[in-house]
Amino acid sequence: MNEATTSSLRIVFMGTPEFAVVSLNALVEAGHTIAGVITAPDKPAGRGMKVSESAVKKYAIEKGLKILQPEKLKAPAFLEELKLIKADVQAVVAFRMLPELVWNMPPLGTINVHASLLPQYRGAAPINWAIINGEKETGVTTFKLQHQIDTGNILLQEKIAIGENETAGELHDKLKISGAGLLVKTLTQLAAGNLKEIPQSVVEDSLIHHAPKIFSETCRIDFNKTTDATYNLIRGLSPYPGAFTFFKDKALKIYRSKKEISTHSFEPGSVHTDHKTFFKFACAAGFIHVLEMQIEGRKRMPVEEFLKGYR
RNA sequence: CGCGAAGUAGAGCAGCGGUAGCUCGUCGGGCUCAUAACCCGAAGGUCAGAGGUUCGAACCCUCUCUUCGCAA
Repeated sequence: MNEATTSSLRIVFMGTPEFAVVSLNALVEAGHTIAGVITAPDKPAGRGMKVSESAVKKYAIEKGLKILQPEKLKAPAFLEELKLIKADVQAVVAFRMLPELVWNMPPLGTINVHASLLPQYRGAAPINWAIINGEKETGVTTFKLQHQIDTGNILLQEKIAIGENETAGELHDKLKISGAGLLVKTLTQLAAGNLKEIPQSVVEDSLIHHAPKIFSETCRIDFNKTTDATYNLIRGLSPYPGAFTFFKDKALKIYRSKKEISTHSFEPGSVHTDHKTFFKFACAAGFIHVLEMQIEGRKRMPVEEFLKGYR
C-alpha cells in the first residue's frame, strides 16, 4: 500500500483515454486525494455516432469521483468550479492544451505526463512516431506546464527500451504503466518538497523529432520506401490507427508483418503469394510479409485464413 | 437518424431466381524412407432472423439483430 509518511495532496486530474486511467488509478491507490476529474465531454463517436463517455469518465464514475466535463476550458462557470475545488496541484495525462488560467491556478502548478523523453517527440503521438522512426529507446517524462506545449521544466524521466519488433500497442501498454508510476513518484516527491525542476535541454532543431497528430495520409503505406521503413510504419501504427494499403480497391490494414530483406526487381507494391503460406508486398530492397490483416468490411484475421478464400 | 461494406459447412470465400459449391481443416483409406507433399473417399449447412414478392428465393423487396471499414 502507500507509505503513511506521504503527505496527501489534493489533486485535480485531467485526462481522457485509457492511457490516463492507469495514472489516475495509480494516484488513487497511492492514497492521494482526487478532488476532481476533468475529462472530455460525452459526444457522439464511432459507428452510428452513438454518444460515448471517455475512459477516464467511466473510471471516475466507478470510483465515485467528482467529474467535470467542460465544453470550453475558458468558460467562467468551469473556472469558478475549478477554483472552488482548491487543489494543491493538477495532473494532466493525455488531455488537450490548457489555457494559462487553468494550469497556473494551483499553488504547486500543473504536472503533465508525456510519453517520450522530452525534448524529443513533443506532440500528440509520441509513441507512434518513436517506433515509426525506428527508435531503440523512448520513455516517459513528467514536467511542469508552461506556455509552449511540451516545453516545461522536466521533473522526472524514465527510459524504456523499444523492442525491435514491438508494436505501438505494446509500447503504449508499457508506457502507461511507467507513466503512472512516474506520476505517483513525482507527486510524492513534490509533496515532500524535494523535487528539482530541470529546464529542457536546448537541442538543435534538426535533431528534434516531432510527434504531430497522425492523419490517415501518414498511415498509407508507400512501398517505394525501404523494407525497414515500411516495417516500422506498420508496427508504429498497430493496432491503431493501422497502416494500410489498397488491395483490389479495398482498404487493407496490416497489423502484423515480417520483413524480408532481399534484392529483387519487382514493382514496388506488387503482390506475391503462393495462395497458401505467404502473402507479401514488394518494396525497395525487400518484401513485407503480411501476417495479420484486415480487409475493409471484414474481420481482422491472420493471413493464412485470408488466403484460404483468396483467389 | 453521418457515409459505406459484410453475415452461406469448423475457418476463409464463391454463387445473386431453378437440385448448395470452392480452398483449407476434420475423419477414413492409399502412396512414400519421410512430409505443411500427393492420390482416393466421407462427414459436416433451417445460406444471421422475421415478414413479403414468385410456380419456385441464399439470390429480389421491407424490417430486426450482429460484425467491420471511413469520417469525427
